[in-house]
Amino acid sequence: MSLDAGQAGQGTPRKRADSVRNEQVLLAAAAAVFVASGVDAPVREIAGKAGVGVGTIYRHFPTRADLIIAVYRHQVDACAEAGPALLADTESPHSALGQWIDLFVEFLVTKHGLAAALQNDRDGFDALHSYFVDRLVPVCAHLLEAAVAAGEIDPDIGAYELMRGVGNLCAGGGMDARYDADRLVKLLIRGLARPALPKG
Amino acid sequence: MSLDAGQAGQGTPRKRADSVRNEQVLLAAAAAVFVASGVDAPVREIAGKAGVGVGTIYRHFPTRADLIIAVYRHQVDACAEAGPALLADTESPHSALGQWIDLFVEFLVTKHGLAAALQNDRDGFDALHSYFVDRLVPVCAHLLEAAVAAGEIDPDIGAYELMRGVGNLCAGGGMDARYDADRLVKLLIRGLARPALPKG
DNA sequence: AGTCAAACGGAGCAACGTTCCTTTTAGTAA
DNA sequence: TTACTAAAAGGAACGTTGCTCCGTTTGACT
Repeated sequence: MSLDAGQAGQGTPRKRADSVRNEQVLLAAAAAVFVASGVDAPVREIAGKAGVGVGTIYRHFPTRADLIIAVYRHQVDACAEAGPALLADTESPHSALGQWIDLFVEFLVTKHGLAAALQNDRDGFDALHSYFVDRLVPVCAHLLEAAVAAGEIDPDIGAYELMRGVGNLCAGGGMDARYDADRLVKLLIRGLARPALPKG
Repeated sequence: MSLDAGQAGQGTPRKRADSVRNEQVLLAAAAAVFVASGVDAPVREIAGKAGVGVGTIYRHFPTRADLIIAVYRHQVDACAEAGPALLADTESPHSALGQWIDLFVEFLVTKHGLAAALQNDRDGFDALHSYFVDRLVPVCAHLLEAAVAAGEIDPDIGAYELMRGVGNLCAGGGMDARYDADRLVKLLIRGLARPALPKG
């Protein structure tokens, strides 16, 4: 529980310059490799691209999940924050939910293998899984509750389950022209709607 | 294009006894290991369980996909054949489709990692993918067409896409009590239904 | 029995994740 | 400027995997 983050202390310097530099370099290299070869690219490839040894990667990011989280943290946060905004700006909560899910899908489908890694509870990926769950499920739950309160959907599904289902639909597929995750997700969201509900 | 399968020929014996025996042993061992450790259990584990060398596995089943297909062929065929039967026995084609998808889901969720392997186009798994697609997509297409013809659903989705979506929903999840693939699939099927279409 | 090709076994290779220990180096003090 | 030290780095090395390759075994037919 020390405050040793940053160089605030006046005693011994808590963080070396090369360390922070390497961390930045690693994040950039990982981001580049992830788009080129997917999130399960070999560790050595990332290390090579960053010009560091593999040990350096593991020191900064003990598990692959930590690295992935660090790379995508900003985008995940942006997605999470868009939820309440959407709910405030949109007439129908069900529509807001749909738009928010669209955002999530758009994020996922552009990251090779991210959705696949996400559904992988095993390995050391549970940290990744937990991060996404902790960050996004509450937002989804909020939208879901609003839609239920508005009587637009049945409360027969949980936020976790919905997010997970959407994630799964986005997994795989890759560059298969016959498979459009977005269309299936929209169908799923439609299936959520209360049957025969033109307006009330 | 020789007829050398079986021992029908009267010339040289086309198939050795130990070969056919080993093939049976391997299938049994693989089936056992698949339920215990999932479909991506190490090759050596299967070989060990069967009491043969790894070379023997690769001679009988050049790719892992071949082995998986051989193990589950019967069940996949049964599922495929159930399609027309269901359509004949059920009033509503949409209902028949739902029941058939249920069968498929039930099959998938009991096989650890099968659905995950299925959505993996890369690796050598395209043979597995192709087998399932070739065997089941036509059946699904048949049911889908019937439902469209009956005016129960919109023709805005292809059989391949639907099967793939269902498969993806069944992937992952594992033994997570919070995630029920079946419920999500049912929602998806419901989303397929024509929205508020009393008659035209 | 003798023959021989089919079938077998498993050592061996390459690629991967991960750890561990030696070497380098940034930051501080003399 | 030089000397010191702990943090950081680098990469060899280990265990595990999929898969191949070749010397050995063995079933089947003469």
